[in-house]
Amino acid sequence: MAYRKTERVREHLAGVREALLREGRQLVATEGFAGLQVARLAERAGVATGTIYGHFPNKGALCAEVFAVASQREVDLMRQVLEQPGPVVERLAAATRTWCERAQRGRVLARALLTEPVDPAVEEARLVYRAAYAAVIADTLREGITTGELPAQDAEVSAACVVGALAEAVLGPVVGVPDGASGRDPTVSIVRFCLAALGAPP
Amino acid sequence: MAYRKTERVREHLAGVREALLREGRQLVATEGFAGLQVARLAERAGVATGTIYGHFPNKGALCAEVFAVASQREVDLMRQVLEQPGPVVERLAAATRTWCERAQRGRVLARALLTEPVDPAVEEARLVYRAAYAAVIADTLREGITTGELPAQDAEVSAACVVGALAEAVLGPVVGVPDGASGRDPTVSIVRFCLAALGAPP
DNA sequence: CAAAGATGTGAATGTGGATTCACACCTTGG
DNA sequence: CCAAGGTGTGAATCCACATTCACATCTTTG
Repeated sequence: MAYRKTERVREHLAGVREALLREGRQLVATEGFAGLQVARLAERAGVATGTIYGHFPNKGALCAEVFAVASQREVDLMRQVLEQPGPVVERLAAATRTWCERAQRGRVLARALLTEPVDPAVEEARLVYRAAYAAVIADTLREGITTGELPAQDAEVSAACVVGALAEAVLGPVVGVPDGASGRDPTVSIVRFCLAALGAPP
Repeated sequence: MAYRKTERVREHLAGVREALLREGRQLVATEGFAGLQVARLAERAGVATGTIYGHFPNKGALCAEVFAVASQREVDLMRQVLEQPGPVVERLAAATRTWCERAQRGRVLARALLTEPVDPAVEEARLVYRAAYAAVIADTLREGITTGELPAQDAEVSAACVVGALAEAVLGPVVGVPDGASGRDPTVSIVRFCLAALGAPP
């Protein structure tokens, strides 16, 4: 046994893997998953196509991991906002507002994470992360219901509805970006919609 | 000029076209768009693959048309429910309830129309039909706002949110089919969510 | 019926990527 | 330095389909 991976090698490997994920995310953020092609990613990361297959068993797994990294970041952010101290209703308002703003800023990424057609492996991961979003919101709803800040309701269903409403409102065909000219900022309407739906006093 | 399409021929052609769309919809309803392959559809409809290209310029167009037929049916149904006489709030409740029930019954079709990854041509059509859904709902909202049955709000945004909430709640990862065991029917919660969101009195 | 034109056929071809793999090049421990 | 194993390379291969096309067949009109 003349060879055994040493720390240095392990680090180098980890570095390449990280570069792949980083460049992958970058690619997805600018062009969506459609832009995440093996050959292209390899070039961007400065390796040969074959190398990628030393780090991921196939493209689906690669995509799923790129997706997971990006999504986890969003879920964490939302949880962070929701765990701030203060009244439940205000926290929910802040969370929905944050979501709208992030989605509007990083439109392509948001679309990629939420609605862009993707390979089945990613679709599976997408369900997981949508559920994670909903779970984080549901936790806060339950808290509000317990303290009486919100009326009794099925927290899971309400949370899912909120996720859906946000996704459709911000990314769907109906509502565009805030329209400076008309002064109408959909964010305000969206936040109001969600709070009313949850039974927050107006 | 020894030949000119006669009525009988035109009818036959139309029949084949119709069969293709019908079988296409059937395929999509049972397996989603993934199941809609040219060779398979040809077999089902009893024609050769080449024949399909006499009716549609390419697969994208075929899919888009299958999609349009199926979607139009749903939009029409929703409009029909919303145009019934009666209080706006009740009509909205009926419409959301109908949607939930239809989606639960025809799960695969609903998923195909709303969220399944699809070819770009269909994606485009999808946006159009989502907008159509929203437009139908928005009309009713405006009516309710005018008559004072609903509080003032941005009808377009609210409608989009409702569409999103319905889609996510019924098809998303969180809420399953009605769970006979626990007796919890998500439909009721979903309808309540939407009505509350729109500001309908509880 | 014959000629002209449509339409139908399905095996062969094309296509856009992912995936492989024979080989070259490193890294390590002796 | 050597042998044993890792790791990197990228052109060649594979694949699942859509798409084409040379030919056969059917329809219509004179």
